[in-house]
Amino acid sequence: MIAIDYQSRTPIYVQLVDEIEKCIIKGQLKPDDQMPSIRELANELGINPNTVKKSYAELENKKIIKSVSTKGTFITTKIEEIVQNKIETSIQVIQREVEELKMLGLGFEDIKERIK
Amino acid sequence: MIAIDYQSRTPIYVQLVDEIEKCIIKGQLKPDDQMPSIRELANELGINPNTVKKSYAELENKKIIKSVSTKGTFITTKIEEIVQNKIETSIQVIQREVEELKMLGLGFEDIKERIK
Amino acid sequence: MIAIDYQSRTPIYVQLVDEIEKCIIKGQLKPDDQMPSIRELANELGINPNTVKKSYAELENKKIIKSVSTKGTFITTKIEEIVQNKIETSIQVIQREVEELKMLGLGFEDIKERIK
Amino acid sequence: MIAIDYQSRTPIYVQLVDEIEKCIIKGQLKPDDQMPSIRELANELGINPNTVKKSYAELENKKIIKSVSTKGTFITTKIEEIVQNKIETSIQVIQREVEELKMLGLGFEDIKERIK
DNA sequence: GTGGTCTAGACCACA
DNA sequence: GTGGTCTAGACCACG
Repeated sequence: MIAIDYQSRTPIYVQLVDEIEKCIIKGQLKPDDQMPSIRELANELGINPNTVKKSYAELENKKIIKSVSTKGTFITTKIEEIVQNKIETSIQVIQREVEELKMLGLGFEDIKERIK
Repeated sequence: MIAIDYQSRTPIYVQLVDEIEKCIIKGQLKPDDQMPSIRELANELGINPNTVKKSYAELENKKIIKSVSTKGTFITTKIEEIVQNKIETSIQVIQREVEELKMLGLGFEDIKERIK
Repeated sequence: MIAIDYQSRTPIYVQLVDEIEKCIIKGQLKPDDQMPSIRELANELGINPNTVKKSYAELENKKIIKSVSTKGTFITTKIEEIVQNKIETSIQVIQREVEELKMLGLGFEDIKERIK
Repeated sequence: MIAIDYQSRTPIYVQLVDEIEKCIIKGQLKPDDQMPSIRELANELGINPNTVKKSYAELENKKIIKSVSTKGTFITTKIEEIVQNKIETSIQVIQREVEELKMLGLGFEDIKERIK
């Protein structure tokens, strides 16, 4: 369910944040679900608990999860925002690439075809 | 002609490589043209010659330029090859993003509209 | 295990690359083995970490090792490939020299004898 | 008759020395022949006169040529020594490579075959 | 002047 | 602790 690329230049903790967000988007993690504990997830992925902790902190910052002491960590109900953010950043990325491709002489139709 | 973002997380030498490739794509640098000397470019950009050297080494690895000791550094690659590479990587990026957007329920038409 | 000639005209970092390749050929370093850390090796050899880094970068370019940030550097290549390369370049060198010797009037038997 | 590789790591003036020695060995330049003037040779090869001068100095050091002021530069009668040197260095190179190949498990016969 | 190498030392993010 | 980046400055051979 969660794939980490240890060779990648993007930090593991960022990848983990992204992957967890994806799980929520996909519906594999639903609002009020309990997240796996830091140690548990760290063991499962074979990474350092500190790294998982950092990811959880990041997610809590973004109000995506909420840690309740002695109880655990839970998903909050923010799916729509995540989706919105995701869409916007994706659109931006595509926009930028499309513009660069246009500078290289490719028309919108060319791009469209090569993608399909 | 060459813009470096000194605050960016992507290393200066990588940005420089990208910028030089762009110059070649734009036709501002043509095959057999002499590149600015390491020191010259370093001065111009306000960065260390070693950093420029690293970029040049990277470009030489990619067979885009050729450094000749005591002579200078010269463009070797034909524009077409770089453009091809650039297009392919861009298409890949777009492809990936489009797929993710589709997973979020957006159709191709929605994406198309938001880009235009 | 690793011998550097600090007086030699061939750069230290090139010598280091060669020596490491030799270690792999000899089987002293096997696939998936962890290389000594940059600082460690630099200390051991009494050279600057940057120089070791340059050698590691070169080896990574040749797909012989793989650096993983915060983890370390690891051997990736199979011995056989390196050996093949080594043999081919050696044969080429010998070939060239033999031909030059033949131009000087030496027969293959003469050469053979002087080598033994 | 004289081939210079501008991409090579070995300095041009060394290459030039080697090439001239080869010419003598081949008999294209004979004892007491007059060498081309520095300027002439520099023009012909498209290299800097200083470089040719350095090569000539090197050759004069090795007693292979002799410059006579206002007269020109002449080949001296040392062919045998040049040949001897050449043979010895070539043999040494081959010797070293053969030993390395043996370390890789190749027998003398294997090497012999691959060369023929 | 050019590119090439090397050192010393600093700072960073990551784990 | 690891690798990664960058600077400042030095020296070299070459042309």
